[in-house]
Amino acid sequence: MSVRKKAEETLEKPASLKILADYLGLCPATVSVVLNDVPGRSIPQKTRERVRAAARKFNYQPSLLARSLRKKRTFTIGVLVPELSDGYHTMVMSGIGDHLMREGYFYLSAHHRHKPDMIEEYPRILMSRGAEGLIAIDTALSHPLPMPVVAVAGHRKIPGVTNVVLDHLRAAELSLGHLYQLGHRQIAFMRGQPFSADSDERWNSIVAVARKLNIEIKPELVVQLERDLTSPELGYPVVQQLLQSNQRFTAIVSFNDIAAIGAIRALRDANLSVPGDVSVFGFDDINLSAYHNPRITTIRQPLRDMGETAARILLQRLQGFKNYPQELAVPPELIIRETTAPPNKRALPRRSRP
Amino acid sequence: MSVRKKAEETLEKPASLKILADYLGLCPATVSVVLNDVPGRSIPQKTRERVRAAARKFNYQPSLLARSLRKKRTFTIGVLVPELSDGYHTMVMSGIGDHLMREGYFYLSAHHRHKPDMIEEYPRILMSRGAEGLIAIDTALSHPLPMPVVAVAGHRKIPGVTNVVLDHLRAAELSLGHLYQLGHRQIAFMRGQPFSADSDERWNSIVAVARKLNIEIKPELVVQLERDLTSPELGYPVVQQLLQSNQRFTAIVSFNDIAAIGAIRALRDANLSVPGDVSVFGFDDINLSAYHNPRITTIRQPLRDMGETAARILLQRLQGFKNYPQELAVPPELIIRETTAPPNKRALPRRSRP
DNA sequence: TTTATAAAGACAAACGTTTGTCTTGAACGC
DNA sequence: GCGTTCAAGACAAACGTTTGTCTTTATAAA
Repeated sequence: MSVRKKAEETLEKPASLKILADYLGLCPATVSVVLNDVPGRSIPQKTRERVRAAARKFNYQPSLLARSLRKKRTFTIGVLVPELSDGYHTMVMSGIGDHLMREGYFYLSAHHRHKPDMIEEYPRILMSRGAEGLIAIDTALSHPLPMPVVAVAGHRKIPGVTNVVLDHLRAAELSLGHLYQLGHRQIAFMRGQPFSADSDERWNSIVAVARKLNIEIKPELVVQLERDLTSPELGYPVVQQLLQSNQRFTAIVSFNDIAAIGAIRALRDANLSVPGDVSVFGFDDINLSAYHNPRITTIRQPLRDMGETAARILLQRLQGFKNYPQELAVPPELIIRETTAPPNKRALPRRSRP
Repeated sequence: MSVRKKAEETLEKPASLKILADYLGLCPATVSVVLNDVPGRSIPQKTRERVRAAARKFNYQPSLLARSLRKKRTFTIGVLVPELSDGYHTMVMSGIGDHLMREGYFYLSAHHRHKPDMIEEYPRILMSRGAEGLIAIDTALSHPLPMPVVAVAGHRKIPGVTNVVLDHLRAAELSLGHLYQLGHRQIAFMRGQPFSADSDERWNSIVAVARKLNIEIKPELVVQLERDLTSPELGYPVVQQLLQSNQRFTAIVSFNDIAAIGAIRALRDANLSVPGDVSVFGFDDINLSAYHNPRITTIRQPLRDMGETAARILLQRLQGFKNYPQELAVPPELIIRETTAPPNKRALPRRSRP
């Protein structure tokens, strides 16, 4: 019965302020004043009670649309993301969502699949739908926007855009340092797709750290990811190609964990063992990395934190905080697991086992 | 320079209809009429051009807030989801997003982490924010709502709620049929968490099909998932527990692929081989299942399709289509990979290998 | 020259709020 | 008895659109 009752209650469309006012014999403004506890208005306690009781009775829900129009605040922000069905993005979104909802904000999200015209168009639409600010995840913005913007994993310096990024230099130090310590010198690298915002930054950091460690980066040991995939298939063909070129290498630094899984599969299909013959180093530390077989050595990005941070900064900016940073770097973490080991001395391109 | 130009253009806040009208020496209504191509209004072509030119010049973007208020249409729907950082949910959302955006709708999403008060509260809030309808993914709604609702993986029959579900009976036929054909008779089962909407339905289907096939379901071979996790850790402890109970079984039917990965890890840690000693059957066919080592045999849910279907039905209902189905079942697909094989004849609880 | 017709666009109301100002009584001080 | 003050709430404007109706002016028909 209680459920049934509730059902009925909830079924009626919310009443407007005007309906309430008519019922109470008051004017809408007064009702609004009471319900919002506007200070500096003298309304007797008795009337206040009456109004509140009526609001409950009619299941009054203010129209946030109308309120937004009037107050010019929507408490809504836009979230722009390349792809919804992707672990990286959604982990960041999860952090964003947590913080926003905690603060009473909601968000409209849109995905663009890296199509430039969508990246151009969506911010406008989101704004016309009332977004007060924008969080862009892994999205290559090209110019300033007439609202506060925080970019997660964005690297271009754009006026009005705060970049929340991983400290890629530190990440490269951790990954290359680890491989170097194990004894690896012949290292193959995977460069991220051109449309992925982190690609260049991550590559530049690797180059810089490699130089510092005196690790040579051989162009023939560098493969470039091209496809727009979020499955391990991403890393498979490029490693196959690497193997076919018959180059010598003892380790691969993958662009991310997903691609690392594909890489491992390609090595395995070529009868090479990981990490016996080739070490594989991932990036991101997605949920599954710890459960892959073998467990993947990787760099952990605090994705959820990055999302929360992005949301926090955006909200601060909305509250008028002017002195916001242009860039905020969060520290990566080295997670050593089972895909890295000292190099096999007779390391070789292929057919290491019969 | 072109970029710079664009930047400046885009930087100004959009002008209102009134500003435009003043500039043109017209009244706002007329401008609106032109910009919306309202039929049955006589405005000379010359004026129309003038108006459109001005709109471009001022980068006019109508306020959808104001428009929504006036037209009582927001073209926004709400999406309710337990968790953003989860492959299942986001794959469905991806399908939803695709369809909605194709049709010019946007969506507000909210996640509730299975907290009943949030599940109760968010639909209201979303509605007061203008959502015209709701899509609830894997969310246990308890009563009708004053707007059209489509539930993905919802099973309670609630007036006004359309359920988009997998055909679980068919799924059970595929999975148990496959194991049966391979020769398995001693099968362990994992039941989903009580808060997961599919759990009961899936279990009931398994029970029904097992009876039909004459497979005995031994209570001591049934373990229950409890934790609210989206990592393989979900399946690890329950399988450990199963192993410790020293029961005999040759296969495990996992609640999903994620838990299957944890299960495989637990078996491996107990020195059992998959599928040599124990076959493992997953569910969902997430991206990684094909790349796990060994590749996981599973049931594919067409998640993206389910999302698209949900969105399509909701939009139809918003357009006034009354004769909508109360339930719509989509067919699963059997994906045979490497984690299932004929049972090891000396099958046993543990220590099958020294 | 009048009258009917149509073109071009102005006007006003409405959507549901919020907020600054104004009105009405009543109570109070003197 | 009269002005002053205050409580209680009404009023109106505004947010930026849309849409039905009304007005003005020009044109064509009679």
